[in-house]
Amino acid sequence: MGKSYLGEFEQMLLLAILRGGDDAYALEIRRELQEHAGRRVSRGAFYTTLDRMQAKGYLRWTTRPISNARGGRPQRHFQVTEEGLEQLRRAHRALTSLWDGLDQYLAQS
Amino acid sequence: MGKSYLGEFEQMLLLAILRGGDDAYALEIRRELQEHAGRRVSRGAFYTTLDRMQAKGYLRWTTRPISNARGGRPQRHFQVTEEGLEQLRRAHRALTSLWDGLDQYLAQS
DNA sequence: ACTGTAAATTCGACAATGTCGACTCGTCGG
DNA sequence: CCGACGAGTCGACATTGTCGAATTTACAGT
Repeated sequence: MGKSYLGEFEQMLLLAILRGGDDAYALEIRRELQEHAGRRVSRGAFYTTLDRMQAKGYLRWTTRPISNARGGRPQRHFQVTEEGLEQLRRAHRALTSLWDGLDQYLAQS
Repeated sequence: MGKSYLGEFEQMLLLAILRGGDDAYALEIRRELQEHAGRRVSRGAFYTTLDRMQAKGYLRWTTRPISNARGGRPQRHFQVTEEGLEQLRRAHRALTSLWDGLDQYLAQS
């Protein structure tokens, strides 16, 4: 193991956390993700990946007592670690480098 | 099945084929890939993925008798299909959309 | 306390992707 | 026919991605 790559979903998940900023808690992130990726994200896929990346040290979280919301458990607030950020940059660099010069294929609708 | 998205490696592989243009044959693509992605690509990983994507209709190939090269089998020349291109665009769109506004994290070198 | 209700998360089973490397094949020049 | 060499196969396995019903935690009322 060690330097394996960031999977597609992992990448997006990390990015969604960054976008969430301080409000990056589960449901918010999930919503962000579905919106941008344009696809459904099941609970299982979501939490499983979160745990795996925590284990790899790409993200961490802190629980906060729920403010004044209705019911429910305390929220976990996620943060991308420096290492996670590093991986994200790496993936971005690779993809950017590969796309470079292929704009012609990017065509649109 | 159907609408699963492109994995990280699949994405890069398709991109590498596009970069190869008319010369997109195995070793050339593999080289392109290693260079841009900055990682090793074993034969197995390479061909397995190629086959899987052909099965999904994202790419196709034609064999050409070797020109005047030294030895070896005829070369397979790969092409990304319109459908493969579509997937590529889709992945690109999602990632771009997620990165949008996060340039601050892209830091330097 | 007990209950209803709402949010957050777990769990086990599985499918899809990614990874290896030694071995086999096909073709050519000698 | 033989050796060299690029191309490609194969089986075994690790990692990632997917599901959704069931469970847990916590609050507001009663």
